[in-house]
Amino acid sequence: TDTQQLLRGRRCILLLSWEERYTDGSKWRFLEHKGPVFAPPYEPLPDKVKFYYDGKAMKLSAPAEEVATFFAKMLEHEYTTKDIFRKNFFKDWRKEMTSEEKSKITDLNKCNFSEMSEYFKAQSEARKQMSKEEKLKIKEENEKTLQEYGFCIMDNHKERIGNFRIEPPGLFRGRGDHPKMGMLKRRIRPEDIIINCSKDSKHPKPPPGSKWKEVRHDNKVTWLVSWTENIQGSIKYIMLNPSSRIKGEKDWQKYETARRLKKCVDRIRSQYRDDWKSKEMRIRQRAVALYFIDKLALRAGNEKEEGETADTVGCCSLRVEHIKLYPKIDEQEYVVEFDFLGKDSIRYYNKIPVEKRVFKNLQLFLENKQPEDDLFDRLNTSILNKHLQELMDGLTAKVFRTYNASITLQQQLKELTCPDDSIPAKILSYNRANRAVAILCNHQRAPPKTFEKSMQTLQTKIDEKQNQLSTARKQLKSAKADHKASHDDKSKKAVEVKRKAVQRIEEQLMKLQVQATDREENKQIALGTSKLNYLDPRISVAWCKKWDVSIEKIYNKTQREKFAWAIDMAEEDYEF
DNA sequence: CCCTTAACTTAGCACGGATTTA
DNA sequence: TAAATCCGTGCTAAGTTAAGGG
Repeated sequence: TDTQQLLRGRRCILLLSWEERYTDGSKWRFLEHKGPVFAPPYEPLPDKVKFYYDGKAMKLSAPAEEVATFFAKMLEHEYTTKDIFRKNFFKDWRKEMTSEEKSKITDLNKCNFSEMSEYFKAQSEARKQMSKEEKLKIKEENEKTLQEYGFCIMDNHKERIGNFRIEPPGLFRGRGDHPKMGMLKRRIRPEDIIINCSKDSKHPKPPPGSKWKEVRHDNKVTWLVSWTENIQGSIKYIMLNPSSRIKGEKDWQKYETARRLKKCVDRIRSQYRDDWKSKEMRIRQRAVALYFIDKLALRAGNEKEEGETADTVGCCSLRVEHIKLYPKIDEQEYVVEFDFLGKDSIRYYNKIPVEKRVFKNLQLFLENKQPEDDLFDRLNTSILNKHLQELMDGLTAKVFRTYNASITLQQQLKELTCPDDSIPAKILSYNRANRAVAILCNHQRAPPKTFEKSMQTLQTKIDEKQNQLSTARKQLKSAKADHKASHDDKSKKAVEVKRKAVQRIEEQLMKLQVQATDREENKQIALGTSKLNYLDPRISVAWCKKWDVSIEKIYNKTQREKFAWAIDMAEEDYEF
């Protein structure tokens, strides 16, 4: 299979582990690639598609028109009705207008983009209606681009590149309540691009008539291409695909660090419990924060610049307004209620009892503070990580998330897997173990738009199957009666046929029921993130081997490529 | 030490092709 | 065969962390 093929190439390299590979911090010796694929140039609208200002048709200059089309394409979305979005958009749009346009177009509310919007809708409809041949042609062209730009040579291997296309221009849409939503994300030109490759490689050529910003040869980093984005001023990179050696080794290393934490986590826990009693406030805060990070799998929580991003927090940046303390509630003592927006503005809500000492400390931290004050005013991620580094080499806040996620999966798999279960039932157990981790890490998703409906159709199927089953059972019964009466070969065969049918239908029914349970439990939970980023894949591989579940049931093709190192490495007795 | 920035990981969602169902 | 649904994939935003400079 493809996975095995990949492995044969990989095995020898993996055996030379990351530790012994390069001691000088260099990431590669040779790197050759073709550079990025740029966004297609803007194609002006046909003349018949009109933009109206204040009810009157108006022909826009190409730059202004392009930005207008970005807005028109988003018209269906709720956020084009938001004040901040509209304000930011309009401000940036005006920058692209000619002075004449600028003097005319002064109010976004008087702009009518609906013809543009209709035009794009029709276009996407037409794309769907394309003939097989046309679609095939496009597919082939994409494949050609992939073959040409989608791979590079790193050291002695041809590797897949992750994102070889430059992000096209458009309107920035941050997550949550982002102050910059609607701003214009400008087009990236070759002059914005820094190329990284080895000196002795064939350098990528800039498009005719253009130049790269810079070509450098830095083998201390893994990226091939970078540019600076204009919304936050941050750098974007083109890097290798997760299946690449360089990413795989890093991933492996991450899980090895988490396993080292496993060995000393008891010591660290007893230390932070001691620190709850420290006479120094900063140490108490550090210890309580670490307890949250460990127990609740919270993120570190860097400070963020106000007005630059959505207002979200992690552990160290929690504010007074994000927690409530209940000395006693619902039969439980010392309950803390968390309610805040975390990464991607996903809400974290949890109400949990904590140890008395933690509770008392929290009360102390809250004294004389306003809701918008920091809960841990003597702590930040840098202080915390420096402390962690002293406790264990390579230990940082996020290692706790990896460790707790992986150890939870392993534990849950042990607890939930029943040896006698059928394969679908075992997979349900696996998904439930995965789900426990996703809940711990607060990996949520919006319930699919068609969730209720799809549950209903599944239920209908189950009902039908149940009817089928009772019919089949009746038929089996009467076949048995026939056989009893006649004792001939023909009726004996009929009994067997009916028995088989009942068995088959029972299996189908069970599968459907398992599917329904799985889907229902998964309504608002996203399993993918933990599977891809937090769970040591060797745990899953070992589980599959142990219970004779084929790996394809757990990992799809992409995931198998990413985790090739683990599939190759882990035996059924692997322990995280 | 504090602040900034570079580099890299982690994150949810939209989209569209594949698969299933009517 | 078309419509409905599922599922993988690409996209790119949003985190974490280490390092460097004043």
